[in-house]
Amino acid sequence: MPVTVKQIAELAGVSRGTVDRALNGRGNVRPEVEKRILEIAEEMGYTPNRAGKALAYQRKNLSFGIIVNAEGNEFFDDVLKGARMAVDEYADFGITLRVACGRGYDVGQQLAQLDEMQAAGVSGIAISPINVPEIEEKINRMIDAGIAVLTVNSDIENTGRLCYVGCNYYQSGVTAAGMLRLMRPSGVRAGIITGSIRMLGHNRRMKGFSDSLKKMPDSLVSDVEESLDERDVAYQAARRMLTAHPEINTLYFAAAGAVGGMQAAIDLGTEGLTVISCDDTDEIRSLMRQGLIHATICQEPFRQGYRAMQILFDAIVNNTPPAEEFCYMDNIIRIRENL
Amino acid sequence: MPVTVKQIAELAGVSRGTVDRALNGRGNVRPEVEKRILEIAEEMGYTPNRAGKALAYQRKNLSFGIIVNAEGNEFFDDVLKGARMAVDEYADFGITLRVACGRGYDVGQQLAQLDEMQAAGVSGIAISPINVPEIEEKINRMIDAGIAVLTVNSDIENTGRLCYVGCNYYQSGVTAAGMLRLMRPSGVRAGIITGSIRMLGHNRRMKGFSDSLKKMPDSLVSDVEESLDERDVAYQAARRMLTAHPEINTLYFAAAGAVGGMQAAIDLGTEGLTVISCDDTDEIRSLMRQGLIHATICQEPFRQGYRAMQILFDAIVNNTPPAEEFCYMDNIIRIRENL
DNA sequence: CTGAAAGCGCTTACAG
DNA sequence: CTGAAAGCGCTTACAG
Repeated sequence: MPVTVKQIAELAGVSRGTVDRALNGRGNVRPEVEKRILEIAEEMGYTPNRAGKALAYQRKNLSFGIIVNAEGNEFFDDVLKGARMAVDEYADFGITLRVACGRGYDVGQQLAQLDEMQAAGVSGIAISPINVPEIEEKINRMIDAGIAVLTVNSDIENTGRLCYVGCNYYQSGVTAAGMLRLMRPSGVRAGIITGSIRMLGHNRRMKGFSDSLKKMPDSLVSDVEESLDERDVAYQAARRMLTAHPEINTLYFAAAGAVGGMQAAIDLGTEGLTVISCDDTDEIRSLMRQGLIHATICQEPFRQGYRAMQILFDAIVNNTPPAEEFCYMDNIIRIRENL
Repeated sequence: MPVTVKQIAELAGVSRGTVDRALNGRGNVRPEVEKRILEIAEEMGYTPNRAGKALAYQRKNLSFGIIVNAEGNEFFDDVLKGARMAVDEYADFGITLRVACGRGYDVGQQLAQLDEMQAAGVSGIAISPINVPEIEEKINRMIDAGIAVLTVNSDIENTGRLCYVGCNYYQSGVTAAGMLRLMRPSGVRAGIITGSIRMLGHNRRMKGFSDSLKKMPDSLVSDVEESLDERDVAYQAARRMLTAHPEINTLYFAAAGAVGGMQAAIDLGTEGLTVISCDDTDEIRSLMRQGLIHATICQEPFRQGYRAMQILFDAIVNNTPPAEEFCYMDNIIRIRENL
């Protein structure tokens, strides 16, 4: 039989209200009384009943926010779905979710979104931040104001954010190279199409990839180009790279841009070309079914959104901050057969 | 603002008790009153508040059961962990979990475990059933007695079980062959070590594997042996097979038995041998780190247990039977780099 | 067939 | 600094 506030109150000879104040550090309890209550709770192994808590929370009207820099982006749609699913499960606490979608790394826009969230009175925010000092400062000011903030999918330094939830980028690149180790154990001449060299995560992926490639016999990275996550840019970049480097026998798409890049490869001939990409959007799945992309390394976008909200909930409602500063998703290998 | 029983009661001009009876089909409500209540609820988009429900359920002392035929088995330990995690999340409903572990496919033992569960008054059971008529009948009698039953990890036919939760065995075999397609695109001579040819799942895996192999140029299954999930049997089987078939260049472990089987391969020489296994126990991970097993296809054991309890909960507490008869896990590819 | 009341566990506004 | 009481939403034993 689980222990309740009522039982602790009886044992301590005080009212349930006092037990609540002591247990939750709300103050206004005589120190020696507080101490005794905490001891009794500890001894009896008290854990709050979630349902009781939920019902009482109904009147608080809490809300969480999520800010992702990606409008009409299939990947972030999944992150949002995960976040919605989690918050739906907290519906009995009367918690709601505010969503803000940005586009094109517009710092002013993201600052405004943070302001709106604060004005709306959210208790916690998950954000995929643009990595610039203005955002850093803004995040720190919101934390000072008592709002719980964590980063999702991309991280930002010098802030008091609770934790980072997202891809283990370095290991993602290592895993991509691992597939190559099995498929093309030597003589790799890799061309990399990254998103932006200003994106920390993309660089970590490339580092993991090239560190691993160095351990394979006679293998090296021939060239790197940026796609800026734009289809046309990716097309031109891949075309330029494949033309300038006819020795390239392997393409690694370390970010979005696989669709445009693959079109260039198709135009120039894909014979003997091994291709690894990231994520599994519909277009990537289609290229895999055609046998043009051989493997893709995914990062559980749904679970990123889900976990982010779970961590905010634990921090805010259960007063339990995350155990780890980095909450990494699994790097999931998909090939045609397990799409 | 979500709709509550109280609001429906006011609109319908009846008491909350009557609304509860109508909404949950408990009978004792005048048909026209019931109809009106259901209409109002429908129209207002009523969904029961989980916390309210949980608190009221505290007094019911429900319990669920799980029966897995595997004592001291690392794989099933994960299934159990998942089940415990899910039931912990239902603690606020006062629900508890009963666990029964069997060993060695003992039908009498499993029948006794089912009896115990029923005597203990569980509301639902997840079972990894031994596939024999006695168990079929027993399961059907328990369902007749009002207990919700579902199968986990292995299935059984001719029963009224709610659904099956577990590996998509056929696709697991297809995925194993898919890795071969990338690593050794032609000339495969495969030796298969299965668990038991009496296990439906193992056979489905082999079927998926060999169907896929047939589509690869100059590739075929050279031989099949059973391990009966025993290390020594697996060792002898692999040794016999590799000796009799020196042309074998690929080993596929379609069940447990990889550890014993790999020892035979090591003793006879692993040069040029490609090895695919199932699951990722500690011993398999160790063989992968040594580069002896190249890829393993996993089936999310933790999630199997978790989902099984979730489905029981939905069926029993929310009166919502599972949407699908087959709840398949993802087939997760692991290589050394993403262990 | 129906309603009023109590209770599940936690929190809070109010009174003292 | 503390307690008594009400309330969150749902269910049920009891009375009629």
